[in-house]
Amino acid sequence: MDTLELAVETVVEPKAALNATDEKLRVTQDLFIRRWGEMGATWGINRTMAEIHALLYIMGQPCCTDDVMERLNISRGNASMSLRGLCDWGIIRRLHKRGERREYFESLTDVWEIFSIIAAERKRREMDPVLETIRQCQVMLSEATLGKVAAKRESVQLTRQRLASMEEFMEVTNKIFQQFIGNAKSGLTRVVKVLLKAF
Amino acid sequence: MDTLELAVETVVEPKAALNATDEKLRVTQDLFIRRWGEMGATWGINRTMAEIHALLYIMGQPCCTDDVMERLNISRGNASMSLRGLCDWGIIRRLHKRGERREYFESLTDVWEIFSIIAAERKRREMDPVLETIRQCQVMLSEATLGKVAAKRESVQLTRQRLASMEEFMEVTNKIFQQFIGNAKSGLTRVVKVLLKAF
DNA sequence: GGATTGTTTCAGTAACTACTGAAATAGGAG
DNA sequence: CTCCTATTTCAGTAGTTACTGAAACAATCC
Repeated sequence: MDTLELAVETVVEPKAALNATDEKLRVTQDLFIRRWGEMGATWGINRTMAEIHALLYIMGQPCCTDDVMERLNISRGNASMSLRGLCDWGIIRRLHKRGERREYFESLTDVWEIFSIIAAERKRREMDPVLETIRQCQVMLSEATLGKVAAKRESVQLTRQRLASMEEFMEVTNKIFQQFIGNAKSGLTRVVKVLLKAF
Repeated sequence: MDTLELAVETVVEPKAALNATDEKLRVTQDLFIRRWGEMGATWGINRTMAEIHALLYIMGQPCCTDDVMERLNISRGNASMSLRGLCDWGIIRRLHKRGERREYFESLTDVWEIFSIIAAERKRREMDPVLETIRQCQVMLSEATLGKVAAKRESVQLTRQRLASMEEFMEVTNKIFQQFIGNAKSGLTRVVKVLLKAF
């Protein structure tokens, strides 16, 4: 089965020209997909998941499991698990076509929305626990816990100071993330405009 | 050899109280180190490297290879490679102590500087190539390449539009990164202040 | 020079992650 | 209900990455 069959059918042009164009379109998309996959891999999303997302995003058309399997040359199991994973993240959606038995998937279209979903999740999973831990560490080294004399020791002071710097940094970063997340779609361009105007 | 020996010697307090405090300090630092390592792992830096960096940062004191090995329970080889890796990143520095044979390592102290170094490197390694690819893809689907008729096809138009959205997003993100990187240390708080004031 | 101390490299291996393919499951159609 | 098709699960495995420990190397001292 040809993945591009559908696209081919909807077009009204001489056959020869069409196939050449399809070929070029496919090559271009594949290039994008591959690069996107590589990037994903270094950002903690695995290559295949990133590639599937890239595929759905760049096609702009709903695809079913078999489309994905064939286009990326992966097994059914892998496709199924990765698609579910992407749905869990919330950056692709399931889609039932009327009268069709099988399920289709499509990517969110708004890039800002996609990234703010990812950012929100990563903040929650990775930054929040660290901030939590830093605060806990500070309590563990507070005067209340150690007593006045011990809390004054140079090594303790040093560690507390480092913890404080890191906390400040993470709080600010968190706030930036929050802006990013909170303003997605609607007003995100505001963040950007403000930033770019200021410099 | 006790890693905290040095710290113990510089303090003027009753022995018993000291040891208890040392113990608590160590436990606290270990907690921070572990969490930091976990975070690093999900951000593409491996756990051990992140832990070593956390150790050097939180101690605030230069440590030698043996200190690191003992404190984190890792092999000499691993310590050596990871320390070199961190030096390559530029977020820790080698340090020769006068009259000492072995080398010591210390972390940069400015958190903003640390993160802007990391951000710069990741932008260069991971975002720039993607932007490059997107532009290349757009050329591959341009009128000049495909011809007027083919370039007008719906599927081609759709892909081009998706590429354009992604490019816009990445360009803006890149600029934000650039700000982050360019203003580190000196004027970074400016970025932050502007952002926070605007909302 | 040799002895001593510290550092790097690297082959081998352990630990982990991603993937496959087949079997189990789900659910609509007749 | 059975049949058929689509989907999920999962045990086994391939592929990858991280780590160790020992050997090679480098540098300093006597």
